[in-house]
Amino acid sequence: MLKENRKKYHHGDLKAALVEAGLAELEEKGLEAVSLRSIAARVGVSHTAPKNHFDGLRGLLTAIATVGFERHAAEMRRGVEDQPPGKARLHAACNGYLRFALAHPEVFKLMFSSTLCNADDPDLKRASRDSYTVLRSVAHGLDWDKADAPGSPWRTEWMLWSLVHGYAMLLIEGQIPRDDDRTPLFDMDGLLPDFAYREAELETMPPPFEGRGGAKL
Amino acid sequence: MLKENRKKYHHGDLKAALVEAGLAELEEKGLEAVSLRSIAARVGVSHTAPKNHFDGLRGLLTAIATVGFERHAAEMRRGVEDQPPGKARLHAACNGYLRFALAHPEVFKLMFSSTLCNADDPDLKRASRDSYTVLRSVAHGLDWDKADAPGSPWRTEWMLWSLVHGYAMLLIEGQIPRDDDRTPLFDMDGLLPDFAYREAELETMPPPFEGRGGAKL
DNA sequence: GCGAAAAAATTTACGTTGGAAACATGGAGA
DNA sequence: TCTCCATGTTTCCAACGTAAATTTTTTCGC
Repeated sequence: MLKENRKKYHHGDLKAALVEAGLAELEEKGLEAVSLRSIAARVGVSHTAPKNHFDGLRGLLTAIATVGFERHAAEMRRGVEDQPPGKARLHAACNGYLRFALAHPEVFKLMFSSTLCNADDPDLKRASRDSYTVLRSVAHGLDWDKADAPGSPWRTEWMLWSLVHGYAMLLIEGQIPRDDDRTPLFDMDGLLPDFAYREAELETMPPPFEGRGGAKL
Repeated sequence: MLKENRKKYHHGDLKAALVEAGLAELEEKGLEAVSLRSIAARVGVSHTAPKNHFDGLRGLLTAIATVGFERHAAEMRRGVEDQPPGKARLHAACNGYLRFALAHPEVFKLMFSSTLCNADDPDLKRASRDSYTVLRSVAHGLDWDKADAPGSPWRTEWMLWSLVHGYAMLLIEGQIPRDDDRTPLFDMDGLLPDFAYREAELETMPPPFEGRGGAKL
């Protein structure tokens, strides 16, 4: 009787419920319109209840972004395992990246907003790093030109990431049209260059992760 | 005596003053912290004075973003004219894109936020289109692979734009580290692939502009 | 079981925000 | 000069995030 049916004073798992409600509010009303009060109201608690579980609105948004990154990573991994290493995996991962961004644009924008989220949050860092790991793995061994040239060792990863992320952002913000019947380019297949891989590295693992190419996490 | 020295009831050019104050506030306090009231206060007028010149905060932000795009375009053009057509111009334009984004991150984020700005505003559309034109011109004739493959005729432009824009965004949001002494990659020279151009198209102009590859403006 | 302590949620209050409405001011043209 | 109207101001309002004090429930030692 503690569990169900009756309106309880203690919610039971308000923390998770708030994150879930936040994700829903975000998708319905958009990133700029979402408020602590509306999220709390959706769960049916007072607007100060979240204070017990999160460090203000910023903390709640951070938790929402964390879940976002987890689903983002899952969407990328979906299909990657089925493909053989190389271009097929690259496309699968990139299409997953784009698919998530277009399906959940408001969550996606939140995830990459360092002003709205607390970028120092350990959970957020872990989740975002895990998401980046997927991209990293499909970029490993990629033989883009200048790959052996002097410069950052993470150059290839950053090129691929920038390309996919930029395309997602420009599509989301309406800078590149989505609704134009002449150019229905809803996946990366048409955009990605015809990458080749260095065969020797294709089956190996990327070097140990140091946080998106050098940042001390 | 109408001009200077005395505190006038009518400001004279409040519209431009508000935009300028908005740009300053934006850079000082950041995109999320800026408010209509603080901008008005900086100019020394009441918080409802902007109403006579802009359609609410959204309208003011749109005007600010418009100026942002103008300066963004100017920063890209700076140096492009001096360079011969081809890779040199490409790098000059991309470096200008990145330079502006890193120098004015808050303005840059505003410019590409379709929720904060009124994307239908004619001035904003003109300014952003003009900015894109610079990128378009240096992408014209670019011989990325698959350039002749079926697909969108704007594919090359979008690839380049996505690459530069994504890199700028990831740097701004701190996803790619800027302060790492091992990887001081503050311009595009290290990131851009070693593009080749189709010589025949190098000296020609891009085809007539239709709005970022198909969007009906 | 019982009572104290802790956890979880509420109520109330405060300062700030963007917007609407009514009012005041002063410049420009009749 | 007189009037009109663009331009700012004052006042008010609802919604927001946060803080403090309070109430309710659960937990835990005995």
